[in-house]
Amino acid sequence: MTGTGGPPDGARGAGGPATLHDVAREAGVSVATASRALNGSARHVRAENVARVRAAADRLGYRPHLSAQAIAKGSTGTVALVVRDVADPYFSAIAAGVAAEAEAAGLILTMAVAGGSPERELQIVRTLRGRRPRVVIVTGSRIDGAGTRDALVEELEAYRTAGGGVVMISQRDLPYPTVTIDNGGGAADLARALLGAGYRRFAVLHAPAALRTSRERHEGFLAGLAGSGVPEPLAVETGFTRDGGYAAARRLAERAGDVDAVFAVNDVMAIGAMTGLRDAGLRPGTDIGVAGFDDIAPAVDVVPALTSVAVPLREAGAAAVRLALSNDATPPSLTTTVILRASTPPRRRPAESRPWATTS
Amino acid sequence: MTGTGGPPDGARGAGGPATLHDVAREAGVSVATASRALNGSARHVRAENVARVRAAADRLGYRPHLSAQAIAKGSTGTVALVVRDVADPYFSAIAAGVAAEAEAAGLILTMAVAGGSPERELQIVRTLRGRRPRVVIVTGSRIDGAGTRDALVEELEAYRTAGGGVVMISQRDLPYPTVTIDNGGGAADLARALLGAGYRRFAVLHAPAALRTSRERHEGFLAGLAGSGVPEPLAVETGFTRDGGYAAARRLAERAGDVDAVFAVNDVMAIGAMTGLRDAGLRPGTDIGVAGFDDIAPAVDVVPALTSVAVPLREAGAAAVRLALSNDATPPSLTTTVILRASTPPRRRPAESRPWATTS
DNA sequence: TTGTAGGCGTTATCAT
DNA sequence: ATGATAACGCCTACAA
Repeated sequence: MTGTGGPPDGARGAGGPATLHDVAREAGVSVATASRALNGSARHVRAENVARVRAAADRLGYRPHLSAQAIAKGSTGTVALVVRDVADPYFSAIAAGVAAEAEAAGLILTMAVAGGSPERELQIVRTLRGRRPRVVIVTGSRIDGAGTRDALVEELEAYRTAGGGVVMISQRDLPYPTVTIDNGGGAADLARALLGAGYRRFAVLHAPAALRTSRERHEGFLAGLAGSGVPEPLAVETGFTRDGGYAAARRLAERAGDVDAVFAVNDVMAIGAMTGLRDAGLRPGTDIGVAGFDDIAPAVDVVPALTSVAVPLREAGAAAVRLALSNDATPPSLTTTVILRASTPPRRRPAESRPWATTS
Repeated sequence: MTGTGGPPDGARGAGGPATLHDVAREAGVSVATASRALNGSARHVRAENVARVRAAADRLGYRPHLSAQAIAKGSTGTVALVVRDVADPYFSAIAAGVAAEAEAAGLILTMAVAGGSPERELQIVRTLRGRRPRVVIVTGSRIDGAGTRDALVEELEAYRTAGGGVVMISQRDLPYPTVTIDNGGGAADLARALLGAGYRRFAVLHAPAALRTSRERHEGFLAGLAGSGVPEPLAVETGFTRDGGYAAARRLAERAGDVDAVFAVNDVMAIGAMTGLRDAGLRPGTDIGVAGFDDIAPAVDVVPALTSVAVPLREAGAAAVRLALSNDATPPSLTTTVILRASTPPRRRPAESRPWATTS
């Protein structure tokens, strides 16, 4: 109906949304001027025309077509975030940080949920690439041994060569800038804090070792115990979820006599575990200490309040966006903080009843 | 460097990502054929060529440029979700449902956080429109009296005339299909259940009445009490957050003698309130009943377990996507379920000590 | 300062 | 079944 460069539609009333051409015509200027007036270096357009164009745009309810802009400029102002589960407080806290920082940088957030499946994660990253995002943030526990690793790296590499930023959160093993959380150090600190509080016989509720986050925390906890002469903690493998914690606690309760504190590798598990222990007739904090990791919001409202290792998750999300945007920055490692609460009260026990002490 | 329609870049090694033209050239077919082989009605392209094109695409790591597709097809396969706060379990549960259903429909999720500000919400919807999403879902409490209402409607109307679906979650007052949650009915059911359990003197912890969700639940609760002859509940206005609940509970504790159960209009508040009561020396569930609304995950792990009104939030998110996609469907109203737990144990009190009964 | 025209990657139309 | 080529909406040299 019209030549190249001409207005795509004559009458806007019946057609789609107003285009830049409509605005230009309405304002009596060329498309180029309209474009410059609304977006580009506006310094080079006469003030009167700027006003005219702005008014026209306003009158027509014009919104720039971001896809068109993207295709013309070669880059879309979006940050793509891949998480395991939005409903999990761990990830939603990260997502909140990403959203805030993206917003501050004028970027739009697009989010995809991988649901813990490496295959799904790979597929997501694949299709997400079609969006040509400015930055891609992948979070969630990397799963060792998943056959998708190389394919994922290959895919992410394509982003990078396309000029996009790739950042990982808490996944040290992929060759990209990573916002790192000191899982091992935090867990070690916790272990020492618990030793200091008088606990000696531990159980660790952990997820399968293939889950890197779980493994790091587990190993960090053992490292923190090293040299204390305390007996080897009882390791209970279970799901990385509330129900996993609950089930493991019930199992654990049968040998409750052997342990005086249980460390669950995340708070969701720990909170489930507290309920599990209670359902098994044990009083968390009184009969047995309980500690978690992450310091999610409900930790303070659970009874007894949960001892945990605080992780600045929101900050992690924000840092990831900043890291992706300024590629010179050095990847931050976020420090964790042990927070002792009522679930692990100081434990005094008579010296003579310390069979473990004889080993050292 | 090339004419219109020609390959945009000669050597792909140094240039950007492979384009359809590259694939076509590599496969020795035309762009049109390549396009058809990869996306369009593939029925009309020879099997041999399909294979050839697929192979070429694979070899070159080709991904269709979604923005380009969007601009050519006129529609982007994205669903835009506007929430108040991702980190809030209420919204993250909804987001999870939206994400799952969007995924199932082959759509990409883009999310924006309004942070409880109507102005911000309006601005978000404005810029989001530039993406030309296939469906827009706005959730979060509508705030009565905000001057942005008309502007918001105008903006959303533009989506609709542009062929996009607009769906609200839990905001009955905007002229769009709405996935509705029976706040009033649920609260009334809860009130009756508490009456049945023997509670008589209530306090309601609510947010400012301008927050529609809060008001509906508050009013529903009163409606459920109507005719029971029970004294007018004590209304305590506070923030719609955990800390709001905590603070209100502490304030409330001073007149604890007057109430035997407190209803907080959401679980986050209720959980904060439980801690607040406890810090004030009252034992939730023993000295005073506590009930919330939403039945978020931590409700079962708090002690005593929190009585609440379950809302199918995930389902609400999923339903919103479905509703937007099939414009013939009638907007569902999701039913709520009262779940009595240990925070409101049955309360027996001697008949002679019922001063309130004298009023009926 | 403003306008012209070509290009961005894809799809759709129309011949062939 | 396949191939040219004109949109799609916007940006940006280049010219004027």
